[in-house]
Parts: sequence; structure tokens; C-alpha cells
Amino acid sequence: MLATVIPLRRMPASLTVLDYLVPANLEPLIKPGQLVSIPFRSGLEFAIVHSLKITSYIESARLKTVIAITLERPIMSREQLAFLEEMATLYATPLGFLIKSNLPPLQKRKLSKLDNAPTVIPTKEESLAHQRTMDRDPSSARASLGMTVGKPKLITYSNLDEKRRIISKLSNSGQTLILVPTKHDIPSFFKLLSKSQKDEVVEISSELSVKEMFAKWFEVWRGEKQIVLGTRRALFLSFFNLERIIVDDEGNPAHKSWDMAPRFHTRDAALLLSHHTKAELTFLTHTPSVESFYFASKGIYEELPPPRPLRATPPRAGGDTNNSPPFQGGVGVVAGISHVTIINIADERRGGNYNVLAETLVEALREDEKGVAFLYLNRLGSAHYIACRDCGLVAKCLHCGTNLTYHEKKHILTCHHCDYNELEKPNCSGCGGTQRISAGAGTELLEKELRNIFGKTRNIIRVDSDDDNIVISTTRSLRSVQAPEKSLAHSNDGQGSLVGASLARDDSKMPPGTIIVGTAAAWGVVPFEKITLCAFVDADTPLFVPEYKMTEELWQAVRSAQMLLPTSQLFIQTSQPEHIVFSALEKPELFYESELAERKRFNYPPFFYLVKCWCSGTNEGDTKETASFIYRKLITLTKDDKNITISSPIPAFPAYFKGQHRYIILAKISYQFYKKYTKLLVSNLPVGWKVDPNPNSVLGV
DNA sequence: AGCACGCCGACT
DNA sequence: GTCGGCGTGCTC
Repeated sequence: MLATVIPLRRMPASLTVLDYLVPANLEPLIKPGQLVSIPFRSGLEFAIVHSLKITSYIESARLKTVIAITLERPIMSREQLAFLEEMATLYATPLGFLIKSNLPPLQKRKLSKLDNAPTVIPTKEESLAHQRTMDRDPSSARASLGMTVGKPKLITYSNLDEKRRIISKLSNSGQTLILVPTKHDIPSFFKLLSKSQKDEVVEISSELSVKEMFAKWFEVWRGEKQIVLGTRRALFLSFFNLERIIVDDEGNPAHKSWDMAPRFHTRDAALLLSHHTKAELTFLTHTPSVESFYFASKGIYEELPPPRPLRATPPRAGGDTNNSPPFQGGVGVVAGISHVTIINIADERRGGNYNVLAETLVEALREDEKGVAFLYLNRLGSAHYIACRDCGLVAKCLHCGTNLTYHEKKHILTCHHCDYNELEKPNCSGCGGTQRISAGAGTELLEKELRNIFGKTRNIIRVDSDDDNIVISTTRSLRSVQAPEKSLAHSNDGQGSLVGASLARDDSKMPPGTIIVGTAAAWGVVPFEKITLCAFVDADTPLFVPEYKMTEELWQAVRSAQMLLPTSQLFIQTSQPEHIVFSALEKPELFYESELAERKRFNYPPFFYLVKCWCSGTNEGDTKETASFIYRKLITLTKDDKNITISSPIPAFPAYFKGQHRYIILAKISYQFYKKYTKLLVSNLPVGWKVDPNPNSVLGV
């Protein structure tokens, strides 16, 4: 007998699986999903049994022999293995490496203890299936029973009470996987669970120590705990009895893994896992992504109910178009979700106010002298575009109307849709003004302005991100607060991360009259329950950036702020007050209609599936040449194929970063064939190329 | 991919 | 004689 095994190490794509002989004494015991020990090169290596067979394309004299079965009970089900294989191919990650990095550290002494540990069999009606699963057939329960799975469900809620009710109705049979966008969302979701649900929870995040991860991994593997609440890395735990997957806050852009391979969206990975394990899949959100809204409207997802206004404006007597249920006085929820005020910053400029803050906002801050305010500054992608500070006009392409990208080196503005470019002019073509900006105001500038306005009467806290650290600084002291490794493990009290909790609990740091100034990093840390006034200081930046998902990101951010701020005022400073993102707050379907029309026009998701591929190198010419060569190869491979279009290489944004020049090739694939063509692309890229399927950004790398 | 191997040049 | 830098080629 032969075994095809996956060595648990980085291997070239052509060698993800290797064949080994199975000694006679192991033949009755060996099965797929088991952890085995194999001779590899001159040493020993751990491997997972992929499949068993009789013959190999390699002559048996050259085959080595499996040394031992390290753990008799399979470490993963066939379905989990199939899921991992699919993830590895679609996201161009070596399979052995993907498995290894998601298994607990393989230490021999710990492993030998485990094999003797008794299995906890659930007392539920599936115990039979479970027994079968664990002892004979390493399949996940629902799949082994031949169960099928219905359409994914898209469930929207418009306040936390509704969300709590949905969660409390979850069936308690089998294992449940709940995926949240970031580690900061774990405690707030935990708070919504019922008491009995809380007892069944295992929390999974990147903050766990090796030892904690080891313990939790095996709790799930043995089926001791029924609810896994975690970030996307929880997708890779070993479930044998997974019955349902819930993707929480489905529209949140943080669900996308963009900086590390495998670069997947939690939603896409959950779809694959659900497909293999037959677990029911639910997308839970206050604001669906544009993609999910579309798929629900086409009946590909089951939708209940459509997104509703989050009390964007106070209800008017009589003609109230708000169809969300009236406030019912539930625990922890306060009537009348955020009152939104849109401030036209262009009016302020015309009125001679050239400060970062509009007079209306300054007035509101003055009135809120006993509260805690949060001023949010969006700096993301601020250098992408050229806008006029005075009138808000943005340079647009003459052919397609897309915002032009500014290239600093050549002083030109280019359109990445149709290769149009023009010279950057010093004056605004709208008002002749010279205050053309390519970067928004920073937190320091804003802090300075607040000092000028309020002097020492206010306590100002700045929350910035500096690489991976969250830096919290007050006017008196400056200190770097790093989320300590263990903060989450001990914070089942639902207070948020330790950093956020310390901000919230320590009232000496947040006396009445505090103003918190922060960038995107602040969102996980700001104690929103204490905030009495919130403002988007520069809501325009995302509207100007030539990235197709930016409008949706702003929509998500504003709606999230409404959810997080049940009572406070929400101010939005913009030079485009009539923009659909703001006008649609009262009628959300308008946003989706408008955004879908735009996406359709440029063949973006959900009409086409995007795959971003890129290469980098120290020499610009060589890198460009490599990119062109691969482009020509891909074009030859796919010519006359209507289901895929491949763009010619474009420089990434920024084109040169950390000593590397980067070039991007973007493929647009008919959605129904996304797997087939993604595989085709991935298998034709040379070593060193990176792949991001369904990317958040098409220009950045 | 990652690591052993071997070739070669620079040193004790 | 031996250390180490890096180009080559193999892994069942």
C-alpha cells in the first residue's frame, strides 16, 4: 500500500504531495487526515496523510517508508483537508505550509499525552455520527451523513437588540463557528451571547500565546467546546461536527486578509468551508457589502430582511419613511440611533473659514463641554488623488470620469481605466484656487487647531497607528501602548481590548471635556459607549481615491459609526454633501443601486471577480519587462475567451516602495467561473509573484 | 522553498 | 587544514 502525504513544510508547487510506502503493520490503521512521521531528505518530518493508493508514477525502489502514525485519531476531516487544498490552490499558498501554520506546535511530548486523553462525545443526537466520525471515518459529521446545504443566508439587523435576538435563536446542535472582522470585535460579540452560549465559547485570535492556542485547538478538535468565536484564523481549526458558520459584520472591509498570503476574504473562505463541510452559512450584518446585497437580490443568497436606515435622521411625525421597528426599550439599547449632521465644508471655505474644523462642529464641541468627543480622520490613500481644498473639485478623466491618480515623479495625472493622462496644473480648473491638496490633514495638525480653539480647557487624546502599535498620547505625556499578548484571553468581561478598556475605565485619562483625535486605528480602541459626539473630519478622502471599493468603505464606516453610537451626535464634514453615501442613509437601497450601476460600468465585482497579480524587483526596467512578458503569456493563454480579461501591467501605488519597483496585472473573470480561471492564472505565474484574489485595492500592494 | 553539497578563495 | 560564501540541484 502507498500513502500520498503532505509534508508539513514549505514545498514548491509541483511537490505539494509525496508518495511513501506504508509498512504492513500500519496498513490497517492508516487513514487520510492522520498525522504521520516520514523520512525526508536526511531527516524526519511530520506529514498529513492525503490519500491511500496502490501504485505510484515513481518506481517503488525510490520510495521511502512511513515511519509512524504520530496520532491515531485523524488531525483533520477529509472535508477540512479538501477545504485547505482548495484554499492553497486558489490563494497560491504552499499547502504543507498552510496546514503547518494552522496546526498547534507539534511537540512530541504533548502529542503523546493527547493520544491517551479521553474523547468527549457530545450528548446530542448526533453522537452516533460523531462517534463514527472520530473513530472510523475521518469525515465531518454533516458531510458523512450525506447532508446538503442550502443557500447562504444574509441577515440584516438595524440595532443590537435585533442582533441579540438573532443570536439567541441559534440552534445549539453541533459546532458553530462565528467569524468577526478583527480581534476587537470578539468581546462585543461575546456580550451578545446568552449565558449558556457563553459557557461553550472558545475565543480565537492572533493574540493567543502558543500554549493557549495549543489548548484551544485541541478543545475544538476533541469537540469539547461547541462555539468558536474568532477572527479568520479560526477557519482553520479542526472541526469534525461543524453545523453552522456565521460571518459577523459581513460588510466590514477588515474581513479581507490583504497583507499576508493566503490573501482571502473571510466571506469567500467561509463559502468554501461551508461547501465542503455542508455547514449552514449565515452572513450577519447591519450593512451588507455591495456584493452580498447583489447576490441576495439575485436569489443566490437568501435575504431576510433588506438593509434599513439606522435612524440616520430623527423620525418626523407623520411622514416617517423609516421602516425599522420602533424602539422597544431592550437592555443596553437606547432610542434614536445617531443623529447625523452633514456639514458642507465648501460653504465654510467660501465663508472664509480655512480651518480643518467647520464652525458648526466647533460650536457643537463647545456645547459638549462635559462629554467625550471622537474626531475621526481618514488618511487612507490620501496621496492618490488631487482635490481642490476650496471647492472640492477633483481631477477626473475626460473619457470615463474616474478620479485621476497623481504621479509625483512625472507630475502627471493618469487614468488607470483608459490610459488617459494629463499634466498636473497648479490651479484648480473649477475655481482657480491654488490650494490643491494631495494629502489630508494629520492628527497632529488637528490637535494643534483644537489647542488654538480650546486652549487648556480640554483634555486632548491622540490615537495613531505606528506600524503595528497603537500609540495613545495625551497633551501631558506621550507613551506607546502595545496591546499585551494576554489581554484578550482575560477579557471575557466584554470591555474590548486592554488598550480600549484602559482608556474607558481610567476616568483620569478621560475626564469630562475630553476630545479623542484618531485615525482608523482608533476604532478598535475608542470606548464608543462613552462618546457623546463623533465627527468624520474629512469624509471626502475616500470619495476621491480612484479605488472602486472606497465609496463602499465610507458607506460602511458611516453606518458602523451609527451602530456604535446609539445616542451621540454624528457630524460629517464633506465638500460633497449631496453624495449618494450621505443621501442614502435614509434609504439604503439607493446606495446599492447607484454603486451597482457604477460597478457594472467598469466590470467590477459583483459582475466580475477580480484577481490581482504582481511582481517586484530592484531594477525598474527588469521588473516592467518581467511583468510584460507574463502579461503576453497570459493573453496568449486566454485569447478569444470572453470569460476573462487581463489588463496590461500598471505600476502599483506607490510604484516604488522599500527598495522595490512593483507592477500589477489585474484579471477580470466571469463570476461563475472564478475558481477555474483563478487556478489558471495562479498556475501560470512564476515563483516570486504574489496573488490577491478579490482584492480590496486594485492599485495598492 | 529550503537545504545539503561542492567548489573556491581567504585565512590559520 | 578549515572556514564560509554562494551557485546548483534535488526532495517520494
